[in-house]
Amino acid sequence: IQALGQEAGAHFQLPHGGLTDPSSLYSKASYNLPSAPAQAFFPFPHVPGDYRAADTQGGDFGQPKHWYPFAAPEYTGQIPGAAAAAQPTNPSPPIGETREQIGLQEVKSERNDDDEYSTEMRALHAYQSQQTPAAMPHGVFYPSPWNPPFWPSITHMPAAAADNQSPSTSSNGLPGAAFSAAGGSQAAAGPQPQNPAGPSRSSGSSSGACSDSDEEAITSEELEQFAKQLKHKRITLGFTQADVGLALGNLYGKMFSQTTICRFEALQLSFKNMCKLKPLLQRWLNDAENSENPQDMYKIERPHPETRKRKRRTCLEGPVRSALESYFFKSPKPNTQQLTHISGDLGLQRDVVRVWFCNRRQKGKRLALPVKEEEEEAAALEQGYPLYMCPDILKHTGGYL
DNA sequence: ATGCATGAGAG
DNA sequence: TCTCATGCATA
Repeated sequence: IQALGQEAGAHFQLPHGGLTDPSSLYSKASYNLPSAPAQAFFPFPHVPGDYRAADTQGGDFGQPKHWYPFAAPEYTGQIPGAAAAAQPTNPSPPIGETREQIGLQEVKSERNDDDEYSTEMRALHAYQSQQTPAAMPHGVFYPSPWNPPFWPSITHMPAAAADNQSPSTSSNGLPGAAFSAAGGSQAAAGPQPQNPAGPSRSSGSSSGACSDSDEEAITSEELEQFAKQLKHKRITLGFTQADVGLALGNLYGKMFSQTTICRFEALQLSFKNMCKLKPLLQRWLNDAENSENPQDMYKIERPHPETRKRKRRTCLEGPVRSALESYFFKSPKPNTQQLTHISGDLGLQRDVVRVWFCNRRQKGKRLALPVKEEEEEAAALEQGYPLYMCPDILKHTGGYL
């Protein structure tokens, strides 16, 4: 890591070469978009040429399935907790996510019924919506792929230091806090003044604090470092991603799914979101490490899965996805008319197409892009697409990775 | 790990 | 309607 020191403003953020853990290393591609505000992201009007052949298959489309509104009989909600509850001992270190998987499996008997089931625990979230503890750098780059160049730069050594840092108050009165002691970085649950002002700072200074305790702005390197650290320690302690999500709920009142924890570790959340979650996870990590009884960390108390219907997930087939990608590169933000056209062309429901585009756009804003994506971007670049559509790395390396 | 979906906010 | 945070369901 240190290797990357060169931050310098740079225009140089390389893919970190030296990370120890290959697994989590995707070459993180950050897009670069000069400070453009989010929306500006894909300004381009459709590029005429189509992006790599894809169009071809205009014809085939898989059949989208329509979902039936009928509610499905319930379905045993998966109870993540249960799985975890099983037995926590952390003795077994490297057990990846196994435990949870085991636990969850049978639960779903899904498919047969046609309809949906699904839980709805949104209520949970509701309340928390905005108490974000962390303040993130003011809007600024948050929009898209944050390109490092704009980030506050890294000057301070993140990672390592981070871990045990300030144990401030840990014990909040959180429910279930089995061990409140150790405290972690405080910020966690407490709402914090966060996000001060507006988009002011973009330039280098570090004003924006992402919060964790100190107000220094968090850099992408720090986040990456922390994410790796979290994953490593989490595994060492014997926790699954689901456990962590549950623990956050039990200990600090805000629960998260395995998905979110996974994305955090994989840097697949937006920069802003990463900043927001970091304090909480940091705190959990501290607590977990200092707890003599890590198992207590996750006593599952899961809100019951209230059944609720959810549209059945549409499964888009390869050719259809390709076609969508193709359309996406031509026009990332299709207007109503285009949307209708696309859906008609591919035989998909308009809403499915709309959601697909929303998700695709969102995907492009993640902190780290999966390799596959990069390749696509690279391809796009070769096709003459605007640079801002491509990961930074490409720019720095001229496209050669 | 990731694709498709939901819902709160903001325009 | 879009963005964004988030998660169910599944590969």
